[in-house]
This record gives sequence, structure tokens and C-alpha cells, in this order.
Amino acid sequence: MPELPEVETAVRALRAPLIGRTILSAHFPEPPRRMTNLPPELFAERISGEPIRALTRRAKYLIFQLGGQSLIVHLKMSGHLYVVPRERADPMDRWLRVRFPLDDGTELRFSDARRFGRVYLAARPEEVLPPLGPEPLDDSFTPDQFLARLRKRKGVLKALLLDQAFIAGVGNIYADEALHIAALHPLRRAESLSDAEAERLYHAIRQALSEGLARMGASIGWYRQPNGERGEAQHYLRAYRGRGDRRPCPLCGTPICTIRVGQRGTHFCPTCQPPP
DNA sequence: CGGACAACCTGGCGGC
DNA sequence: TGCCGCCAGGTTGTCC
Repeated sequence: MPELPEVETAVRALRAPLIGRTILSAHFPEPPRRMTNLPPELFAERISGEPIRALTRRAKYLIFQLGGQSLIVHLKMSGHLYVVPRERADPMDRWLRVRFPLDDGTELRFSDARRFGRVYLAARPEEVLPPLGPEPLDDSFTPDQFLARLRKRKGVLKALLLDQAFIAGVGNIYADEALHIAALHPLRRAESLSDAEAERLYHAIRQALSEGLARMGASIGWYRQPNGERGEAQHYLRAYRGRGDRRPCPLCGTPICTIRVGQRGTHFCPTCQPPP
């Protein structure tokens, strides 16, 4: 489940092989269903000959700055971007959705088992990006700004952290992690937090995401780095638990509880995160 | 705005 | 061992 740390890890790894390259074309092994915002022929026509000038991230989106337009990719659940030598008859990727041949004999590939991933071409990213909150790891994201935004919102914390318009890049794993670090129950309501608790949550969000990024992301489910290697963050999770993972709370040894909050599997320690 | 829920997808896991 | 059914999850869209 690529979230901010996983997407940022992919962006950093892809810059070296991609910046300065020219995209020759786009090939879709199967007709794209809802994957693109343009018919495949038009998509290929518009991207052919475009240089890759920069690669950045906004929330969970990868943004390739081309000549006069942008390629915007969302990995969703199972999307994977990687670069391989083009002519080598390597084993065909079973879930290959798009191939972008490049001018140096390599190709950028978008693979996606679940078909949730999206690939957009637009003159400007804002044309396809939804409303997004601040980047939690940016210097411009301050405790004061977080507190001011929090005071405008109501509802349970877990749902708030998952709201990309409130804060960008947090997904199910790091939401549970941030709440555990902050010692806040996922069903606590935003309007119930003291200033001190809100500041704890601010630092916890940044800590959870920073640690995940330092460990190259959490390889739970499908996520792999562009070079195919797993991240390491999954070994250090405090509260989030994948299937069959029965590890207790690392702080107090209490079994981790799993509930559903807003249709999402939610994991917390009933001792460290007292219920509202 | 908040909350609930369906839809999109399909591999893989749990259960039998 | 084999088969079935359901779960996982980010986001959008709908409805109340």
C-alpha cells in the first residue's frame, strides 16, 4: 500500500535512471480501462518525444515534469514503476499495464496487478490532482498550521488522518502508526483534543512518516522498491498489523486490537491508546 | 462537513 | 490437497 514513504522512495530511486531521458512512446499491452485520462492512441501521441525534466511527489502521486506537460501516476494498491533494458527478453511481467520506451535503450514500466493504478497526462498537474492538504514532511508544515487546520475539523482521528485534503500522503499503515506514537485512540474525535494532544499528533505523524521513509517504505502486500527489493519498515510497525501478524504492542505487550473505522482496518493498543 | 457505503479489482489467504 | 469465498485498500462518487 504505497503511502508517502513508499512513493517518495520510488521517486528518489527513479530519478537517476530517468532524468534527462526522452520518452519515445507509450504502449499498452491490453486496452486500458479506467487507467488513463486519454485514449491510448492519443496518450502515446502526446507523450512521444517528451523529455523527462524532473520527477517529484505530491501526496501519493508521482509527477513527471515533461516538456510542456506532466505525467501523473498514482500507484494505488499494487502499482509498481521500474526501469529495465528494453531489448532483453526478460520474463514477461504478468501485470504489465504500460511500457514507456526511452532513448537510451531502457524502458519505464508500469505494472499493476489490481488495476487500481492511474496514469494521467495533463498540461498542468492541478488539472488532475484532487484537493490536497499540506505535505507533512515539508518545513512549511508547522505545529501552528496543523493546530489551526485541526480546529476546523470534527470527526474521528483515524478518518481525519486518511483525508488527503486534510494532510497529504498518510494512508492506513502510517495513520495507525501515528496514532500509536501519539498515544491517541483512533476513535478519539478531533474536536476533543487538547492543544498538547494535537501537538503530540503533529510530531507523531512526522515521526511515523520519517521512519518509514528512512527504512525505504513498508513492504506489506505488493509494495517493492523500483529495484524489486523490499522496504524494511514493516519490521518496525508499532500498531499496524497485516494478515496473520499477531505481534503485541511493542511498548507494553498487550495484544493489538483490530476494529473497523470508516471501512478501514484499524489497529491500536488498548493500553497505550485509551478509548475515548 | 461528516459519515456510511458501494464501486473499482484481483491475488492470496482462511476456512472447510 | 483442493476449492470457495472473502478480505485488503486509495480514491471517487452517491446519498443522507
